[in-house]
Order: sequence, then C-alpha cells, then structure tokens
Amino acid sequence: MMNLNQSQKPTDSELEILQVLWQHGPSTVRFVHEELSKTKDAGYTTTLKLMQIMAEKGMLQVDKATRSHVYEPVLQEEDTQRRLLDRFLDTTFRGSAMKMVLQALGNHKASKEELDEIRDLLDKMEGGDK
Amino acid sequence: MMNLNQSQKPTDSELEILQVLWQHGPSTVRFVHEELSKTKDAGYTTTLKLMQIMAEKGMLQVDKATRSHVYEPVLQEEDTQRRLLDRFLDTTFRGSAMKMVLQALGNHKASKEELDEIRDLLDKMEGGDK
DNA sequence: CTTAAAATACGAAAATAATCGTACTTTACT
DNA sequence: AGTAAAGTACGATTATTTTCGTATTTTAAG
Repeated sequence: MMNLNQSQKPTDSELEILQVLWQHGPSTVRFVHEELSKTKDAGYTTTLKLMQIMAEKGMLQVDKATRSHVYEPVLQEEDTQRRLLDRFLDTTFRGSAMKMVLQALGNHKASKEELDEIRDLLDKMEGGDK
Repeated sequence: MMNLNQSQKPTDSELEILQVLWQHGPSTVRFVHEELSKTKDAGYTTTLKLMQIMAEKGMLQVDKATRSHVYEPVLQEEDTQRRLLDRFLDTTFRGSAMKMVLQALGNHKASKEELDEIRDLLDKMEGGDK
C-alpha cells in the first residue's frame, strides 16, 4: 500500500538525493548515483533502493515511461527548506529565530548586496507591523 | 572502552535531553525524565539508558558522588547550536546562510528590538569588511 | 532471434537508535 | 538488622535506516 505522509522529515541520505534532484531536475537513478559518488561511496543498488523507498513514501514521483525511470521530488526545495527550518528552529534553538539568525550572520561572511537585501526585508517587516 | 567523539551530531532524542540539561542545569535522570514526560511518553529506564549512552559517547559528564547520579552536558548550548547550524546550512540550504536567514526572517515575526539588533549586526559586519 | 549490457525488483543482512523488562544496589526509615 | 523505595546496570527486543546480493526484465546491437 502506498504511503502518502508528506510531513515526515527526510533522513540525511534522502536529503542528499533530493538535493541532486532539485539541483539538476528530474533524473535517473544512474545519474543521481553518479552525483552522489563524487562525495560518498555506496553501491548502485543502494541508491536505487533508497529512491524506490522514497517514491513509496510519496516523496518522489516516478515516470516509468522509459526503461530508465525518471524520478522527481514531489515537494519543491523551498517548501522542504521551510518545513525543515521550522523543525530545526524548534529543536535546536527552542524556537528563537532571532538567535539563530544572529548566529548565522555572525558565523558566515556575506556580501554587501546580501546584507542590503536583508535590510530591505527588515524595513518591510517593520513597516508591515505597525 | 570510552568513546570520545565529540563531533557527531546528537539524535533527536539526545537533543531533547540536552535541552533539558541546558535549560535547568545539571540534573538527575529522574528530573530529566519528568521534564520529558510533559511532552512525550517513554519509560524511565529508557531515559536512563539514553543518558548512560550519551555519557559513554562523551556527550554528558556524570557525577556519581551521590546515589542519584547528576548529568551535565560536556558542550555548551551555543557550541552545539553553532555546530548543528553549520551542518544544517550545508545539508538543507547548500551552505547559503543568506537564503536561510531570509527564509527565517520571512517566516517568523520579530519585535522591533530584535530587528534593530540585527541591523546593528549588519552595520558592524559591513564596517569590518572594507 | 540471441545475447550482453543496463535496468529494476526485492529479500534480507548490517548498522543504528529507541525501548523496556528485570536483576541488582543503595539508602532512608523503622 | 530488615525492608521498601528509588536508583543503576544491562541484556535483549523492536523499529528504522542503510546497504547490498541476486534474480529478473528490458532493450539495443549484431
């Protein structure tokens, strides 16, 4: 029976696969496996099985029209990022977005453009608040 | 033999325990278990075993002087947050701190004070850059 | 039409995490 | 000293995730 639970979080391995698919678009197992092989080693059938399970869970959609099935994420990267971010914020920063943001800004260099982008957003947020 | 690997990431269950310890300071298994019981149910010995394993891994330090052993995290909350944030950023946002920050700011309300705090930090960062 | 290469299907082992039962130990109280 | 309450120790089970071997299927090329 097909599983449809979309709200569970992907495991680390599943996320690696999703990243390849988001970055490169719908792909075959072979392609995903080649990509993953660049940074980690696992057998081809391991990747295959993982992707099949992900499809069973409803995380991936499969096009079986051609011999090499083509897999595609059901959820967009942004949706998943939002969901994972919320959870991460809760579990790791006890829900304090500000604390996390400050930590993130403090630890990572940013260009002037990026900083300005954040300022714009801050202004917009403050404007909308009153 | 005692395990000392400090860089591995805590599991979700382990993080829940760490949160209790960071919030309340060094505590007994009994106390941690009572706290966890407020939001989830598991047997007392489950919590005990988890904490013992965490101690074996070197995540917790144990004071066995009294009958009820007192557990304490080896790493501070901020250190762990920094480490988990870096990893999360890599795996979920492909290392783009800005994208994550924008997402976090967009999704969560913040007070004027918090927004100002971020502005200050942005100014400081820009100043330090040139 | 045969065959070899490349895929998929799938059971099951291995690894890791979480849970719990039960035995043993310590201690406070009588 | 005897005992009950509250702890710890720890093996073993269950659940989940990851890995892979092997069988089967598909297809392109001869």
